Amino acid sequence: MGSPDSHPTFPNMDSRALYVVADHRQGTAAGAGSPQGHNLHYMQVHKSQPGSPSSCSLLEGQVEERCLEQIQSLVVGEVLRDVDTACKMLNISQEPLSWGWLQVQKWLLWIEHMYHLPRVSALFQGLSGRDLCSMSEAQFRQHSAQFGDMLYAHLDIWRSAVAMKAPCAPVDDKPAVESSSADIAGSFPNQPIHLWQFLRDLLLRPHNYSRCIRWLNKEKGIFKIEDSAHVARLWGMRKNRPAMNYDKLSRSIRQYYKKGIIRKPEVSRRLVYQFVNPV
DNA sequence: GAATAGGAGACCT
DNA sequence: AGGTCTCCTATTC
Repeated sequence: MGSPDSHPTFPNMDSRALYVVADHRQGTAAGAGSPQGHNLHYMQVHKSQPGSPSSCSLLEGQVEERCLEQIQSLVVGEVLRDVDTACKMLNISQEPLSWGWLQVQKWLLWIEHMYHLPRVSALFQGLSGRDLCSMSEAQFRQHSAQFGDMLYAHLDIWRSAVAMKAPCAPVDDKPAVESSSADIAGSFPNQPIHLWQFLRDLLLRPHNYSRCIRWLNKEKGIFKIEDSAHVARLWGMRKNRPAMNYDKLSRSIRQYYKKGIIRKPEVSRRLVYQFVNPV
């Protein structure tokens, strides 16, 4: 610790700029008015060049450098958490180079869902992860003039975060408080996941999913599905069932009534369910 | 009209 | 065999 060299860097990125993908998943009121309907934002944090005219004192430069490194660490942690979540939900590997065309399509569908994009996955059909990784930003734009640059940046950040994770010590040094099933699912990427686990994983990540499913009373395990179609689509993506809908998903939930895993709360309300054994 | 409830058969691991 | 998925009818909100 302490040595500036020990801080992570973005190997795949332009050394002068740290691109931060900041989505406004909470509080989208402002973004709702954007003509494209997406709310992905890029922010460039420029490091001042050594000896550049704008550089002030050495101390100021060091403080700025340290600030940037701290921001970078925070961003990497955040990106890694998002990568982890996406991989669990989609049942794909973290390494885009290993993706087949199906995994690429899943990833693109994911980005569509997360950022409310129109269908972009159809524009990248038949491409493997390796194809995607070898494409330039211009090539991304050839596939999608509107969102190519965003997708390129997204993949770049994803790969950079994953690349930095590999040689370093585990990022997640927190005790596993609320991630038992999520970690189990993530540790065995090809292991089938139960619907109740999937729902709980979504509920445990309110930052990402509170708009489609959220706790009404976490202690009692009562939750509400806010966007039934969205939750069903996510479940369908996870299980490779493109025809999944809320009708079928809810039927599967109802199978849990007999098994004592999920039930309707005492006061039954539409789209509200309760885990029999709360987290 | 959408959600709820549950039967029944198919499918997959 | 267990855990859905799919399709279905009937009922409730």
